[in-house]
Amino acid sequence: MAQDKVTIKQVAAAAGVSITTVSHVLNHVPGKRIHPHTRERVLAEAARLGYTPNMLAQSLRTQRSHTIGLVGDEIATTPFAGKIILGAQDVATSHDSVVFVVNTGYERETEDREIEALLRRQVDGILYAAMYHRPVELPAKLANIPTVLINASCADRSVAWAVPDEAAGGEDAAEVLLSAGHRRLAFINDVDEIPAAFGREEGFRRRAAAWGLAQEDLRVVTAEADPAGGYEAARLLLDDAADRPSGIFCFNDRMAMGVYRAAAELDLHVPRDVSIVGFDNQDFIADGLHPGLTTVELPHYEMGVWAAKELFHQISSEQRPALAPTTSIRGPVIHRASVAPPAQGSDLGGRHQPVDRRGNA
Amino acid sequence: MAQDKVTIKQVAAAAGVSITTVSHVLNHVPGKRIHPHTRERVLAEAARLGYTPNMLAQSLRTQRSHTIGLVGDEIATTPFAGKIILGAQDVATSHDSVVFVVNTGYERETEDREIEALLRRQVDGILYAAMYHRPVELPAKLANIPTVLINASCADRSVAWAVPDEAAGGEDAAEVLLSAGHRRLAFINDVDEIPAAFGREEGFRRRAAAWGLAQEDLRVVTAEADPAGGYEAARLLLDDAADRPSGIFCFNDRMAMGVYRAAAELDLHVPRDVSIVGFDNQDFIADGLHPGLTTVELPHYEMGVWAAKELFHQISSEQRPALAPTTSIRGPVIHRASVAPPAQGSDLGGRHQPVDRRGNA
DNA sequence: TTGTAAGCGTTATCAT
DNA sequence: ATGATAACGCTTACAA
Repeated sequence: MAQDKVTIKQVAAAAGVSITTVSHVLNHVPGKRIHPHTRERVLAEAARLGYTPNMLAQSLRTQRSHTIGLVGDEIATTPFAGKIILGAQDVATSHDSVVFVVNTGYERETEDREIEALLRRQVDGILYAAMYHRPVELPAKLANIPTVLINASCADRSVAWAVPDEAAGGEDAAEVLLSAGHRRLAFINDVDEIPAAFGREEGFRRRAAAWGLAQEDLRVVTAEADPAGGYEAARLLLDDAADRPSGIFCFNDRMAMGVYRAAAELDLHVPRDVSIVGFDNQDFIADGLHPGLTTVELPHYEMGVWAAKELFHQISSEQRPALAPTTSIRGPVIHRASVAPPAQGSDLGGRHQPVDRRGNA
Repeated sequence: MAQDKVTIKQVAAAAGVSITTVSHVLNHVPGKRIHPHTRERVLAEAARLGYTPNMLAQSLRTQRSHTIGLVGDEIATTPFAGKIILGAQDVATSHDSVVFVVNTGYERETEDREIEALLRRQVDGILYAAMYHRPVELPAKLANIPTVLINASCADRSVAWAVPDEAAGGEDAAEVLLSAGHRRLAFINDVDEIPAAFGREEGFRRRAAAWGLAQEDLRVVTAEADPAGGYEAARLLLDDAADRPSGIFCFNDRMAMGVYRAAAELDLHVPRDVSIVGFDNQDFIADGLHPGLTTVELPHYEMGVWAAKELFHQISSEQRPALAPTTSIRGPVIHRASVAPPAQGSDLGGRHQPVDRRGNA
């Protein structure tokens, strides 16, 4: 604990007034009229002594700790945690609050222990973040404190949450490829049965259908969501020149990394011979690949912001609604250099005439 | 603030004893002998009511908040922040503490504001972390509270710090290459004049000299520390087949990414034609590249742990030494598949006979 | 073995 | 316009 030591009492003594008065001037108490002269003196003494209010005492008295907790399952190993934290922190700061962050490592026991630790410290509310989009159960201890979920949904309609708009991402990816002129598409999806996999595929298919693409011209393969998985899937897709998609959408940037490698091995140039769209806009990958990867960004920062705002709203309104708000946020597509119109003639195998629907989406 | 509401007073009432007694049994107060029977009753009532101690009150009374702050300059955009946070949190947990994390974005003003916020909340101590190894000045507000630096050094000898052992990393990288048989080496260094650049080069050169490598067989080039920089430097190094290094050490994994690309363009196979060693062991890059990158890991987690331990030590010893401990931590080398013995005959240009000094380091 | 009461640093009610 | 004083929920001498 800081050796602050200088308390309101000392300021009062130094200024020759009561602590009540000091409190009044320091807090700009509304109804109170205090003499400009004493006000000056108090302010001066407080500054001179380097007075810093003890928020523990304030919190104990006011029943507001100006503190929130952020519990995440995997803050260490995911590049996205930082953005969520930052989003939450930015709004916390604007509410004079600061955030405790705890990691649970997917251990229910650790989670309970850490949440307990936060509750003991009287946090005003809790942000519960998943590092990959998934449905979760609200931990029991969170039933009686304002809570909002980040990157997670919940069957309990009384809890608010923010998730990425996976379907919109899938649509946007399709649009990028389709509007560039591609008519033979492939989607390399994650084998795991998670919302991101369902949503992205659904959106991708929907937009493709809207462009009139036939079923046979949209191949979907699944693989492990890493570079090796992307590589294998891409070999499957690209090996046969006759039946080759000209545009590939990857479940994530890491898989795209593997697709780049497969393309290179087959002497296929990106984007001249294959266009590629990724997902995540993962730092150091999307922008580190060559050529730069066009990808759909995940709105981690924005989810953090939305969730924290909603949390502070709940905190100040002192009551949790029976039906809490929910949002799915669309991430922007980050255009780089992995998409180009299909090579001359490479679309001949397509069953449909290219139709320019640019701007028509 | 949680609607705890159940206080020690209620437990006392329910158990038909005084709050003192409740406090005694709940805290296992040493000298106190309390009747097993009342102890049972208190424990039972506390459990039944779901009593949770209010740590704000405890802290106010005991002058220990069981809370520390972690201030970092860039937690959002670096993949390393998470590991530092995790290391710090792991030891914090073992000391019944939890950590506030704040981001400063390299803004001195934000930094001051956030540190102030932490001090107001009576944190027991502060961890000050830089996201890339560098010397820093201790913020003035930190002068009177236990503080330890992570990934940063400081001219003030009264503050403790932990940094990576850059020179050891450079040595280890050299050792990997040399012991694999390489005798024509290159180091692609960061142009920026930072401790990491100096230290890694120094260590690399030192170990090379120890192996008897001549000056001319160790080329050092500098570039921007990103994939593009690595690519350019590698082209410089690899274009001329006659004067080609067989082993390249890169300042970081991102540069190595560019080196892979350059090699591929020149039809050089890794590791058959060039061996590559990176630095950082950056998630998704070192292990995502193909073949997997052999690299020197940065000890972020360990620095977080060391620093937090030292911090808690200072906190409990209630005094800051005039000369604080300092450590530089050696990161392990992570062996993957980017290093192999040089190709038959590729060492002919070398001025020295290969000497097997394996295990001799 | 158990209870009384003071005090941690504030805010807020009520007097003056 | 300013000041006593009682909480806030807890720990800890000190008493009983």
